[in-house]
Amino acid sequence: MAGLRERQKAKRNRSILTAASALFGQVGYEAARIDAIAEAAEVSVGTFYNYFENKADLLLAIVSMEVEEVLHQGESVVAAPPATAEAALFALISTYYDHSLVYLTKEMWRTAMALSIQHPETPFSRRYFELDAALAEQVTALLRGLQARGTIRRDADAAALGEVIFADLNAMFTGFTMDETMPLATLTGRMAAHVAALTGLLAPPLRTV
Amino acid sequence: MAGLRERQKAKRNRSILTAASALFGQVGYEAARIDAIAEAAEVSVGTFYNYFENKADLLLAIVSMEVEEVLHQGESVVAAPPATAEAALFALISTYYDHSLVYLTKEMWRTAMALSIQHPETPFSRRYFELDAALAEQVTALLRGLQARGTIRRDADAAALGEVIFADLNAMFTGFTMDETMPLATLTGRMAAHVAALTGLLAPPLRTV
DNA sequence: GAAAAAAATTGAACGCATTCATTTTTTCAG
DNA sequence: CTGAAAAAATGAATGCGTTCAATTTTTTTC
Repeated sequence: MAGLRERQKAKRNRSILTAASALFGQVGYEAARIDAIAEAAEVSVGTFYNYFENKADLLLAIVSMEVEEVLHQGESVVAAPPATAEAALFALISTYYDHSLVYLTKEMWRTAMALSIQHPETPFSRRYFELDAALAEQVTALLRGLQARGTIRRDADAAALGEVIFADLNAMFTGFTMDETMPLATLTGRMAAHVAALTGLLAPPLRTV
Repeated sequence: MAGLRERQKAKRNRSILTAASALFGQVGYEAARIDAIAEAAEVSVGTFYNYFENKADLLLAIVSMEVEEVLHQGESVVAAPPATAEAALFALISTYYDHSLVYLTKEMWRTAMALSIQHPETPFSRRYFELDAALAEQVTALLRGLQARGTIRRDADAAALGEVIFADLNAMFTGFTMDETMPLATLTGRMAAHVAALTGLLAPPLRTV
């Protein structure tokens, strides 16, 4: 029968998350007041806090959804990467970037990044960096695949380079979220330049190692 | 005569900054209450806000001091870099890392990074990224110097790689500040691994280009 | 050196996230 | 179906950064 209680709880959870998501989109995360979210979701402020630990918890729910989808899409790229190292890295990173504004605004991303850094002992931060690590792992997996097929030099440290590349794409993405006027194309263009610089170094020696 | 007003203002400014710095060190940035800082500095809360725009402004003053000193030390490394690319990069980055906890705690760094990301239109953020850019520029300058002297391949894109390396050392530093138990040696060790991976790619071709 | 003007100080008041004691609703035992 | 127990909902209270109107101190003017 799934109990009245269970059903109501699920409905309210959804209701709050929907209301919050809408408000974040309309007025921004910081400007969205808890009592406004509660009101839109037709619950009291106290009840809101029965469903979510705090305001950040709402954001985490949305970020998780976003990154999980992007990880899923990234898998396809890793499974069948384009011919050149440059194209392969570009494809994977573009996948990340292109998906980034589906559920979140730049301000929401900034807030998520800030919170994850500021309070490392928090479930928010743990989950955020878990997702980050999964993305970095995906970059490393791509590099390994390229090595296996001889597209890049086999003597390169794929794990270290995967981390380096992820740190870089992450930093560029941070820069993107910090400039409300920057279009996605600019981000992609900058990323392409860095990818070119790196893949230029990753070409295998002429006589295969 | 330097006017009574001027002198008092300077004294109070120092007094507040000293009190804040001490409290941040003792109880942490977040736990330090504005009224406690004001009390320790023997001013009212209202007066505090005549001297500093907000709590973050205090942090910015301390961060600026820190980074300016580190930039100064970095100059020496860039002016006379060690013999190998690996040693040179390691020396520069170690300089940054080794100085990092002189004025700031890990928590203060985290807060500074978080604030700089979260509120990009803020003087805090602008100044913080100005300092960041100066550090990245120093890495690029080092790479250029190494290229000029033939230590690393001349066909590498020094500007792009400087940014990549800075993004990476920054990400590793962020990780360091997020783990209260991580000693500096661990950070340095990880950085060494990444530097080795990168300089492995940067060796000039055997017949000079 | 007194009065007017300018600058700085002050603490009470405000906004907003979060907590908590109380009340209401739902479930369960008999 | 009833009453006790468990769970959830509620909104008033709290804590803390920041603002602001009123007061005090310093400087300037004559």
